[in-house]
Amino acid sequence: MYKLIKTEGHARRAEFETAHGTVQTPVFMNVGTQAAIKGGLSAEDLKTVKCQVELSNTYHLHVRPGDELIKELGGLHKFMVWDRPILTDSGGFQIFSLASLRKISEEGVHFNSHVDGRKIFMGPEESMRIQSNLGSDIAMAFDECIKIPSPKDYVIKSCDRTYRWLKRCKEANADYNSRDEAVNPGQMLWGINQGAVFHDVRIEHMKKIADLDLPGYAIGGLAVGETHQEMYDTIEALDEHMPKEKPRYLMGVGTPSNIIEGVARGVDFFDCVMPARNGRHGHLYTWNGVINIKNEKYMHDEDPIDVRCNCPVCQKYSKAYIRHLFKAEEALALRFSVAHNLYFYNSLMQNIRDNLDSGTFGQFKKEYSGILDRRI
RNA sequence: GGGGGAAUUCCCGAGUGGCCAAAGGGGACAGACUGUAAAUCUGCUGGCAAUGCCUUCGGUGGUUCGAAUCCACCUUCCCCCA
Repeated sequence: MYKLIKTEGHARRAEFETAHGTVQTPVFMNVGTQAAIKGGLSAEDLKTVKCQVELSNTYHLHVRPGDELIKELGGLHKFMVWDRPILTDSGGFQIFSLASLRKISEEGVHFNSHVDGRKIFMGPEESMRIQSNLGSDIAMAFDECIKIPSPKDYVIKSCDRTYRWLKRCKEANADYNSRDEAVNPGQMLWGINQGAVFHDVRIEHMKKIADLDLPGYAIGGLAVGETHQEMYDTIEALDEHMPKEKPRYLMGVGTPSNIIEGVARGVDFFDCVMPARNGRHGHLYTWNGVINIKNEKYMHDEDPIDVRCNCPVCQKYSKAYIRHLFKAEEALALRFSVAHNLYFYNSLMQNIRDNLDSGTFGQFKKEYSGILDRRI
């Protein structure tokens, strides 16, 4: 399933097979939480911006429109008209992001819906059932994303519980997807490592989940309050304890530099809301750094967002025009900006893969890590 | 021709003697955002050698220790009656 093509230092160039096609890694997954890319992009648009894997969310699709409905309509691929790989996040991140609306117990989590306040219970079995109904190619384990900083005794307690949840996830995932009516019998389950920035907790947790022999492993709970260096150190500490022959996914990360640094430390999969959210907010990525297209200085600028960019937007439209679209609050501003940013991220990954193929990733990292995040 | 009302800092608009460089919107300017409760949120918006000083509430001149606020006249706009 995971086929290593080449390495350079700790960095890995590989490909990974799913029920909906092979993924070239390292890869950035484009986030469409509610089966749509915020800013107005369709799955068809995702192909235009060179997306390989789309990511949707278990909690959000369960709340609206409901996973039973999506199953009835043929599963998430058919529903959103996307025939390539889909990864669904489990709802574990919502334990973190919707902290004020939930209560955790051994059994699972009671949420008050952020939409209408109704009570929603989600534990490992519910998350697996929902993800099976959605029919994604990769289902993520139901974990607790722990906030940083958190007391070490709590982190240990939480990781133990997340481990017990993972065993329940594995059983439920196998059960639901072996049934005749399974939407995607080829669905796999990936485990998630937690432990905040406590290396000993991380390592112990990683060893235990590795023993469950799942087809992929994620590092979760990072980029939630710690420094970049702490994040990098944590990934390095886990390196020798993660299965070498399986994909590694750094969840929710990150900035272009975070990604380059992550690849250098052996990560294969990334995802982040930044290109879409920042795009909606007018912050656009270029090979020189990040610009705020709303700034006055672009009023007369007839150049594209980035002269080096091959995205459809940069082929035709000027910064002056896109700035106007933002100032006039036209929906087109968001569409163009998100499309550009996702194309930028996806071509950043293409560049990374090309440089790994040609053995020049170290050089590439030296040239671009850092500068791509700076504000210009 | 007669009567009534209104003019506020980029715009709208509150403010009827000191707590007013002046509420609240809007706009402008800028910042934040990392498994999306986010087309959201935050800051800022007279000038300066700045715990103070100067200029500013249509114009001019008064009253007062003190005026965006009171008085007189002027200018412009709106409404009603002929």
